Amino acid sequence: MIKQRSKPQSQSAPARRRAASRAARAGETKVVSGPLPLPKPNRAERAAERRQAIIDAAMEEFISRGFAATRLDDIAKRAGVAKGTIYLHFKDKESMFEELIRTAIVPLVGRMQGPPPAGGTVRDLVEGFALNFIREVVTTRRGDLVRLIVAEGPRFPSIADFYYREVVSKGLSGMRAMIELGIARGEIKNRNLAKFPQILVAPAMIAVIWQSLFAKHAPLDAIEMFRTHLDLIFGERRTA
Amino acid sequence: MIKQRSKPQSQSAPARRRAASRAARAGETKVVSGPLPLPKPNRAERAAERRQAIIDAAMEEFISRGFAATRLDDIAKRAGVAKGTIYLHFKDKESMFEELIRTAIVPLVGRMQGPPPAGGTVRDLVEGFALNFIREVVTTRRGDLVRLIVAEGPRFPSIADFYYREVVSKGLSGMRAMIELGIARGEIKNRNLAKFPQILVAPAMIAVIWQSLFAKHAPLDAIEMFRTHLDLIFGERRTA
Amino acid sequence: MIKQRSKPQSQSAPARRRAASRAARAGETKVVSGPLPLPKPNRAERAAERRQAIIDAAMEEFISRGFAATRLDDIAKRAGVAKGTIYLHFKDKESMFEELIRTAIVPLVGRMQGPPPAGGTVRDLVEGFALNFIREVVTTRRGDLVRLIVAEGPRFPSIADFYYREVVSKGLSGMRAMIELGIARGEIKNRNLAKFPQILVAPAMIAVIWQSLFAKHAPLDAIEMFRTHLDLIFGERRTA
Amino acid sequence: MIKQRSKPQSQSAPARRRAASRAARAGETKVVSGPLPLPKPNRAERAAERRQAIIDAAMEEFISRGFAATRLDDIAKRAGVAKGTIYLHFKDKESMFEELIRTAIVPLVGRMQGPPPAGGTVRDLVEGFALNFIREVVTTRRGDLVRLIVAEGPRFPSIADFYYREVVSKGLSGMRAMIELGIARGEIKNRNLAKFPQILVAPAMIAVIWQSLFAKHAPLDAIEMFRTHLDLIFGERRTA
DNA sequence: GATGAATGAGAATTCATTCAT
DNA sequence: AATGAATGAATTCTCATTCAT
Repeated sequence: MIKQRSKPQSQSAPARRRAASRAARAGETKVVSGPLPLPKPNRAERAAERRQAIIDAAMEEFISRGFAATRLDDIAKRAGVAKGTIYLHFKDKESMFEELIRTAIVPLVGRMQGPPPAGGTVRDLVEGFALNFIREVVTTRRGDLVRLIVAEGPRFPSIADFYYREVVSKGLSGMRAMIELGIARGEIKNRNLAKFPQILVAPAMIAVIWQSLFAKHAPLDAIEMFRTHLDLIFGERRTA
Repeated sequence: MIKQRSKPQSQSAPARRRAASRAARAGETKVVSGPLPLPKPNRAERAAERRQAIIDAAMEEFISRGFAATRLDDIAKRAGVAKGTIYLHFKDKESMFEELIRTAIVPLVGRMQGPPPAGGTVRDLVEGFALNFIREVVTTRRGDLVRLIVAEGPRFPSIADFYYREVVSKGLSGMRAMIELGIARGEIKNRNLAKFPQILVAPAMIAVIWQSLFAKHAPLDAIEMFRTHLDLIFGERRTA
Repeated sequence: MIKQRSKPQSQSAPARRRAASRAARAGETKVVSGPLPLPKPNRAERAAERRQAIIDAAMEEFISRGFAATRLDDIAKRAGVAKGTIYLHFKDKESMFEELIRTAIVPLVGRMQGPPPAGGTVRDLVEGFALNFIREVVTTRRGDLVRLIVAEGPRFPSIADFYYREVVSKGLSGMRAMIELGIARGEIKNRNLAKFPQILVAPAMIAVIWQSLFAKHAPLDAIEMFRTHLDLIFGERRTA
Repeated sequence: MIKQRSKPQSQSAPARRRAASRAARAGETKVVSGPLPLPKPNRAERAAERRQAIIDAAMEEFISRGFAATRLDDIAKRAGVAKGTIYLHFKDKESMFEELIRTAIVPLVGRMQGPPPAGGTVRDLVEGFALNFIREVVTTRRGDLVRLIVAEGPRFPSIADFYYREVVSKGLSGMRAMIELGIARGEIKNRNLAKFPQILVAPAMIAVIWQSLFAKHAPLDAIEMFRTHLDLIFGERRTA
């Protein structure tokens, strides 16, 4: 059996959330008695919070069950809203999924652009990116997002397209630029590498997949693996 | 009368198949009047064929839709059998999926073991494997199978486990052995590579994923990519 | 689009009910313009009504077809709700059945406890009970319930257990107490009867079964039969 | 969960039966080398055996699961024949059930007619019958048959009719005759009893039901109960 | 805007019945 | 005659979506 159900609770999730929220707002108003009472969240703000809660919950559920096996009921429960509320924010399950993934991908790109190329070597630059990626993606929920895209991509071409356009092609262009810089500076010997920037990121992708599927069988030191990979590209490190 | 069944109205797909099959066999008997009548398939053989048809159809559907979104109805239709027939061969959808994947994985391993290490260099050896893998897996349905495992693995731990045990760990051991041979023979400089045989296969995995998701946006020459990767590991090729 | 739902074509039974209900309530609001508008049923009330409709329909169906042959579809149709609605109230067919029977048994016990032992003879007391039972159970749907329990008991041990605990053992204890009272007062001669209170109720049970199975072949005057039975126990009546 | 499945066995039931039967017959032919070889069962005989096996198996299954919940597959398995074989003997499940019950009812009547009224008292006569009934019916599978009829009767009016005609009305006539004899001989005081012969058998029926449903909660000494009942009718026994 | 009860199309699974061997 | 694989209608249960409150 794959699917599991939780038992009904006497108080519904939205009811619990409402109670908490009511208390919270009431509390705030009472406690903050200074000259600048925190503006109590207006309707639009609360709608935005709610929307965010739905997005977070949905992401969690989609990641752990995949698109088809995720139930809107569970998303609603997790987000602390009623099922109907989801439909105030999204047309249907499918567009919610697409929009979600799309929304989530953007920060992924952001993470990857990181700090501007400081004055170090190209290797340092690439290593910086990679460490960032491993810290921010491979070992977090965002890594599962990547796996989710791999999993559902063929059934959601628009997502695969978007991912290609926004992440893959941009990312590869960036990699290519760095490779070319490395070649120009003489740090990278192999000129063909610029034709296959995928090679540069391959171990990072492998690490993402490994985390989801095999981490429990054998842990993988993604950082050390990546450094070894860089050694192949840039030549052996001076023994650190 | 307690329950009533209605008679079938038109001719169902299986019915059509049966008719065709009957005709075919009748035809054979008539046509083949020589001394060696083709042995007409007996019941067991046809059951086996049928089972195979179900397996093929199911694999096709699971690959293109994923586990949850695949309908047994569609599998049955594609296999040309009635829905109930599936249950003569598999306990339920879930065990069908697991058994299927498991069965399909085995030849995957077979493919990878290929010819014994002939008298060439280690690089030739690895390259031979890789070309084989790219030809047999990356560019075929088997590649989609790998992607399917990545997609469904987290929800089917038994499959992920099996895949780890039968493919990943064996494959990596093989890779490690080859790397160590390369190190011993002086073909590979970087001794750390033996700790991360994943690096060796990473581009091949990337190629598998690329095929499913991005081939239509930008074709990827997996073979040339892999050769470039090998250049990083073994040192630049003499310009072929 | 991954899965598509088609729009409903005609007007379903529940739809018809809703329309009627809407009209009815609209009507009320219009018609009742006096100072005391009938409180229009709120959501909770209507849910309760609906639940009751399901219970009634299910009881009817289970009684006339038995557990296994009853279709939830028919229950839904009879209750005027959609199939899914049943699952808002009951976990599955089996627990619906068990819960139903259990719920229905309780009033059965209630009926049987009837008026407190007024100042008459023990025979009057027993006769009072019996008349009550015959009027309230033997000649009503509740009798069929008893037969249903007899029919399905072996396959629903929990029901048989519950019935034994709540009805049979309590009922027999009550009977035994009355028999002992009768013995003490000298109304009943046979002291062994207290060991077999079943004998006291046996004709009533027979009457229940007779109604379901043979009433159409030969009507049975349950009351007169029971009086005759009491004559055996208490001695002949003065010719009434 | 109500239904249970058994695991498939490597050798099918019919296959096992066939092997056994083959061995048996082969054995017989070899061992018995005397002048009068046992006539090996001919086709008709074996068909009859087979039919009987089906009947026995079906009865067992119907009794323990009821009509609707019984699977022909299970009957076939239990009988050691193929499913299709059942259809060589019975039109369909429903007529099999009806025919079965009908067939099984006849010996029930037979049992009840027992030995001719020997020279004892009417009470002895009745007691003889009752003991016979309790021994032959209440405490055996035949008792479950009676419960099965009670359970399925309403859905199989033809069975209820048949049962009424062949068992109930005959049985009650017999009882009435005995009661009248008892009245004529002065053994029975209550003249009304002849109008309700059901009273005479009521405790026996109760015992049947008790066995199926409540025996595990509280055993019931059917014989002693019946004797107590007879005491009510015929007057107290001399302390045996 | 929110809610969540209600809906009903859809999907998995079962099983009486058929029929080629 | 006997078999048992194959069938597909029927049935239970699920869940995305709607809509009255």
